[in-house]
Amino acid sequence: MSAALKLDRMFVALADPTRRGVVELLRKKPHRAGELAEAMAMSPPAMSRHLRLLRSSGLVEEASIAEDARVSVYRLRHEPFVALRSWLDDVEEFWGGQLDSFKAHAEKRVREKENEKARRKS
Amino acid sequence: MSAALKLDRMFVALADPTRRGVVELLRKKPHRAGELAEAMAMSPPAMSRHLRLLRSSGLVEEASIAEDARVSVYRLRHEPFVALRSWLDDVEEFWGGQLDSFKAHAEKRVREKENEKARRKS
DNA sequence: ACGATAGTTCACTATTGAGTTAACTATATT
DNA sequence: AATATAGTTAACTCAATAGTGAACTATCGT
Repeated sequence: MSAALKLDRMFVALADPTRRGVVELLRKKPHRAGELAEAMAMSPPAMSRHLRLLRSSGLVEEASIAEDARVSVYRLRHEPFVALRSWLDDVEEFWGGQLDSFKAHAEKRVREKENEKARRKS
Repeated sequence: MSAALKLDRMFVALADPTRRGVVELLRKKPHRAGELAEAMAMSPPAMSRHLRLLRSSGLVEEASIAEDARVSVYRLRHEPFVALRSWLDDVEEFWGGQLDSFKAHAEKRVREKENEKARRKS
């Protein structure tokens, strides 16, 4: 079960509040290492270690920027989140009664998002 | 944001392989503390501490068994998993293009489960 | 009442993990 | 060429966590 191993590293990565914060920042847009260090009120070395862990857990990836070879941006990878969702699906089968409760949930979310979008347009 | 706090404790709880194993056992059916200790090849005190953490993180709850007041069973609570799913939904909005990718995913899962059920019946 | 059983709390050890500053590498700028 | 900038690695400290065995509490069976 290499999936279990990956999930393990993922949960470890997400267990730290700093790294969770980084994920929430990257959720909005890619950021540079220095920006993340500053945003998290933390020395560059400390952030560097967090980023290494996030990279090795597969949650984020580094992408170089053409202009300046010294800097690169970090951004989220989506594959691990898909894996996490699958695991969640499995766990939630525990509540067998509501087999498709997650389907209902998804539909509700989609409706919410569509309403939001409509609201923004007006 | 007390939600963030709860999520934090949840991720910490799930970051440990032993506790993840416990969750996967409880996913099938409620278990007693002793059973869990044995299943995870671990001394009762160690398991007791894990269970305390799982309880305080809200992932599991203890339910007493009428017959014998010494024993109780642990079982999953579903509310924290709902919270985790919500967080996942938020993060995955990052891939804005596939706004309802999770809806598609959910529908696929439901189809899979229905196929499984049908297969078992035959 | 006595011993066995289920589980937790206590005291302790060892490892892991996060943070710091200082030193280093590599690229940019002037 | 000299200096500044972006980021990582190195060496270290401190706190938190997981594990152990021993002692304790509460309940059950005889």
